[in-house]
Amino acid sequence: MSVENLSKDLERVSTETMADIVELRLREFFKKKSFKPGDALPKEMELVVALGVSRNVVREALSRLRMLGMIETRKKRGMILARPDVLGTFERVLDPLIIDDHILQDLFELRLVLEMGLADLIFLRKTDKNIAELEKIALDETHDGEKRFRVKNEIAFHGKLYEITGNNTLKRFQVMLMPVFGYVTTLEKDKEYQTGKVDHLDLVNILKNGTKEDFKAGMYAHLKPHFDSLTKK
Amino acid sequence: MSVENLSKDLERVSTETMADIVELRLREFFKKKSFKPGDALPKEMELVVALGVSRNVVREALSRLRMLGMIETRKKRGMILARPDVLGTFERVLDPLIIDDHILQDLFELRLVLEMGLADLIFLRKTDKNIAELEKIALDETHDGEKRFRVKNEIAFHGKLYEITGNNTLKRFQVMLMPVFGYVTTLEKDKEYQTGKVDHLDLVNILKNGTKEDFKAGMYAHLKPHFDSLTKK
DNA sequence: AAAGTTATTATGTAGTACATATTAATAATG
DNA sequence: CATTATTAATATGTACTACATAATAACTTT
Repeated sequence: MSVENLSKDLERVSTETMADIVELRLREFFKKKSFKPGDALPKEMELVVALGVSRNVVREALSRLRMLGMIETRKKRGMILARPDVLGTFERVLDPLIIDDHILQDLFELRLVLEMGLADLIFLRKTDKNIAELEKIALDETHDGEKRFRVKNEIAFHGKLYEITGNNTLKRFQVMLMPVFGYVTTLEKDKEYQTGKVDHLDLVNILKNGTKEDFKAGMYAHLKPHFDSLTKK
Repeated sequence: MSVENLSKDLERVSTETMADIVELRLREFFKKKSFKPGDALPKEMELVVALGVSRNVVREALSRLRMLGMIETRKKRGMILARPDVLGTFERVLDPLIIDDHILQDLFELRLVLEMGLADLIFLRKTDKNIAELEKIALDETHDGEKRFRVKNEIAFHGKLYEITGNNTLKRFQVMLMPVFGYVTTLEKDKEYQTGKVDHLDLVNILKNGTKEDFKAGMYAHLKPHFDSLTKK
């Protein structure tokens, strides 16, 4: 019998620790009881008794949930369910150095997808004020050849585009993906840096006078060097 | 002196626990020492001594990092740095019931942005086989009026679109955002459900014969009811 | 030299003890 | 009587000890 077949019949021995289990149980418990943010949760010792584990284990699980922002604890007052910061947890693990290369590539593509998809929101929420600020950024750009300046320009300009969408979560997402983007582009530093046919000022002018479709085409042209680096897989 | 001014001058007393601090310190330590996945980390007791805190505190911090997949621990062998599952941590907190309404709205828009931005990747990586599978899904759709069938169709079809991009992270992202999407759409259930002018089969045909621009226009038309629900803010 | 046994080691779990902050209850004071 | 001080009670935060357990290393035995 081959190993593959064996592992289908023999379930893997659980390596879960008590803390893992308790963490899961607490999650299920909160959901089952349909606790809402602000609701008071049971005391530590009540959980200890109910779950039949040591306070140590319960505290490890609670510590995890606290890290995620799912619960808040105050001395004496006990614990309450809180609203987790969905992106905050993401930031914690988004270190290019410890993420798998395939995932990094995926995230790189994700960024491109986002930028291409922004157009509709941008056109919905752009204002003369917004565009003026964007134009200022484009005009202020240093045309020094040094890479770090180019990167700085890119961040400022594209960051502003995200801002115009009025979607703060999207904006934070972009900030988080920046290091990934920077990392991946440095990986291909041997290649000659090619800017797209359309630069930032061109995009501003399209925003002013052009149509949404013009903008989408312009953005693609601007990002074309990056799209060209993608493979069919 | 107003409270606002006061809080600018008087720094808020830190409510951080030792576990919070140790967690941060460990993060910095790993980065500073530029540990790579697979590298062995110091023993618990060594950390206890170095940090000058109880083993309890160290274990709470380690438990958090273990939850994120940043470290793995084996008895006797000690701990090693691991590759965290970037999306896994996201999933943990993405419960529509405990997320703030504004964030939900942001995520809803994020989903629209993603769908609109997929076109370039789809056209890069679509194959006859892919399109045939997509067409099958579109053809199999039950045209029952019931909402749950419509939702099922939507998930299957759009999920397949993500799949065609060949970007697994993107695909997982979509799966994670599904509940959010479902939740937000049910919020507007009082409205008459309007399907876009372009349906799934239309999109398939565009994929077969049309241009990328046709597809983008088609996708927008398909999602138009959702876009119409957006406000200028 | 190979196989079996024992010792060692690092993590996992349990339990006790006490510090500390915050609320609740009580007493003191005008 | 109302308000302030004081005290008590309580739940979390931290420290420490003890032992279980699994994986490895060291050591015997044949």
